[in-house]
Amino acid sequence: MTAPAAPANADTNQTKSMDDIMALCKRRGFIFQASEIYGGINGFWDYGPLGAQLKKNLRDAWWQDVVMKGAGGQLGPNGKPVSIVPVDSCLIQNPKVWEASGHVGGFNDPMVDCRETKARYRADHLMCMGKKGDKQGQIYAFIEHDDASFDAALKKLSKYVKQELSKDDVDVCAFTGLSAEEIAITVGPGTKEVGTLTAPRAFNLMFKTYVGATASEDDIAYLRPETAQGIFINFKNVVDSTRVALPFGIAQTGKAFRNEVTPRNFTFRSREFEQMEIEFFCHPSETKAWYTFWRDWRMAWWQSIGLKGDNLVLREHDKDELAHYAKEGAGTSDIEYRFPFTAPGFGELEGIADRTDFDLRQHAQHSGAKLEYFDTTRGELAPNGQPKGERYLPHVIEPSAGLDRGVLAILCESYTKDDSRPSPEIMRFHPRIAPIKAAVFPLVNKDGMPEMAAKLTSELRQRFGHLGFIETDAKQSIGKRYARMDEAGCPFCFTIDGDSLTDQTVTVRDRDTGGQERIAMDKVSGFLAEKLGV
RNA sequence: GCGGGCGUAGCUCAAUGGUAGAGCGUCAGCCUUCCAAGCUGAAUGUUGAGGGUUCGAGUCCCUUCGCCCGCUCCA
Repeated sequence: MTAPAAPANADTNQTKSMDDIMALCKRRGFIFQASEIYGGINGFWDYGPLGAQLKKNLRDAWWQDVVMKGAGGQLGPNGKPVSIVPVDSCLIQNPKVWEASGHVGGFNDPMVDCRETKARYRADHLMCMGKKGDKQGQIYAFIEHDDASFDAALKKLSKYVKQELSKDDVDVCAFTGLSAEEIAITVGPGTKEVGTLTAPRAFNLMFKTYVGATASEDDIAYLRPETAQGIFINFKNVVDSTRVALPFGIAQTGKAFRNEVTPRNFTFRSREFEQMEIEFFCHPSETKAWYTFWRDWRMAWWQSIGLKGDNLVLREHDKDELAHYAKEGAGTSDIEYRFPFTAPGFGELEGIADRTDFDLRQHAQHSGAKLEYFDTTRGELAPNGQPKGERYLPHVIEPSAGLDRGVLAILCESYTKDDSRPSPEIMRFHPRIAPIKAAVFPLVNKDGMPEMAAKLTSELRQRFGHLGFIETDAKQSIGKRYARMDEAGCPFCFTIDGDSLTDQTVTVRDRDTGGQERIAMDKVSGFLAEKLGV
C-alpha cells in the first residue's frame, strides 16, 4: 500500500486537511455521523442531502457506463461489444452461501495474538504447561503437536523454576481454558516475558442476525460481506433466463457489511458500505485478456469522472498478497487513490481480480447444482460444420469498486482551498457527478428579475431535474450566493440582470475560474446539456 | 485489541472551581445592478453521556460513548 512519495505540490492530496474536508461535509450536508444525536456509532455514516445525490450520481454513472453501455461502449478483446446484465440480490441469503464462499469456515476460529512476536495462533491449537501442582507460577504456552515448541516451553519452565523438569513433571492444559489472570502470567511461544498473548478473540467479520421471529440459534443468518456471492449464486438463473452468451458479465450495486476491527479514516473503512461489483464470466483461456481489458478500462473510467492526475494510480499486487481465490489466476490489481489520510501512500478504490473458477466451483460442490456452461461456439467441428460445443466452468474477472470510497475520493479530489478568492473553499466536482447541476439567480430581487429567474429555474428542472438539483436563491448579495454554490460544488450559475429584461440574455458564471460569459436565455439548456454530457 | 490526544452554539474557539461567551455562519427586515459588501434584529447549549467530590464542576475524580494520531487488523 506504500508508493513512492510524490512531489509536494498543489495537485497532490498531501497538503489538504482532512479536518477541513470533514467540516465542510458536515456543514454543507454531505456526510453526517450516523446516530449523531445519540453519541454516534463507530463505523457508520449517513449521507445528507448533497451527499445522497452525489453518491447517487456516482452510482448512476457507473450503472450507465458499465451496464447500459457495456464497458463504456468500447469493444472487448474479442472484438465484440461487451455484454453486461444487472441483478439485485438480497442482503441475506442461505447461510450455506457463506460456507461455500469461505467466509464462515476459514476465519471463524478464535485467534490469539502475540504482541511481541506478532505471531497469530488459533486458540484451540495452543496448549500450555506449568509445574505439576504449582498454582502460582508462570505458565508456558506451546503449539499442539509441535515437539520443538513443547521442548522450548519445557526448557523455559525449567529455567524459571531452577530445576530440570521432564514431561512427566508438568501439567498440560488447553490455552482456551485459561482465565484472564492466567493469560497475564503466561509466556507465549517465542517470547521470554509474560503477558504478550491476548485473550482468544473471534475474528469473523460477518454481521450475524436471525431469520424468523423466534430467533433461535438454528435461525442464524449473515448480512452479506460482499455483493459478489449474490451474483455467483444467480449465475445459472441468468444464463437460463436471459439471452446471454459467454463472455458476459453480471453487475450489481448494493450494501455490504463487515465488522472491521478498526473503522477509521472517515468513511474509508465503514462497517456498512456500498459496493459496485462486476463478475465477468469467460472461457479459462481468455482470462488474461479480459483481466487486462477491465483493469485498464476501470482506471480510465475513474479518471473520466474527475480523478485525474497523480492522486490516482494502478497497482499490480505482488504474488504473496493475493487473496485465497486469486492465487492461480492472472493477477490482481488495485486502483488506488492518495487520500489526505493515506498520503504519501494510497488507499484502495477498486480491486480487479482474477477469481478463476473458485466461486462457481465452490457453489457447485456445496449446492450440488450444475453450474457449468455449455458453449456452442467451441469444440471440434461436427461433419455438418457446426462446432460440437464445449462444457466448462467459466472463469471470472471481478472489478469490485467501493462506492463510498469513490465518493470520498471525489470529495477529497474536489476540495480546493484558494485563499485568493473571496470564498476560499471550493468543491470542484466534475459536472456529471456534481449534486447541484446549476443555480439560477436574479441579480437583484426586484424589477422582474425574480420572475425571470423562476421561469428559467422551472425550465431547467423540467429538463435536468432527474440528474441533480437545480437551485435558485434571491436572498442576500450575489457574491454570497456564488460563494455558497462554490462550497456546494455547483459548476454553473446563471444570473438574470438588468440587461436580461431587454435582450433575453443571462450571464454564466464558471465555478472553477469565477469567469463570466453572456449567453442567450434560450441557449441555457443547450449549454448545460453539453457541459453535463447529456 | 494496545498506546497517546481530544470532546463547550451549525463551524472555529474563549471562560482562575464562582452569572456559559465571541467571531463566522444561519434566519428575518432594510439596502443592494456581479463575487462571503453594509445596517438593524433574531434563533441556537442538558458544556458527548452517566456517576462522584464540593456550598458550588465546562474546569477535579471514576465509568462510558464517539472522534483523531501511531501500532495492530483488513479473509
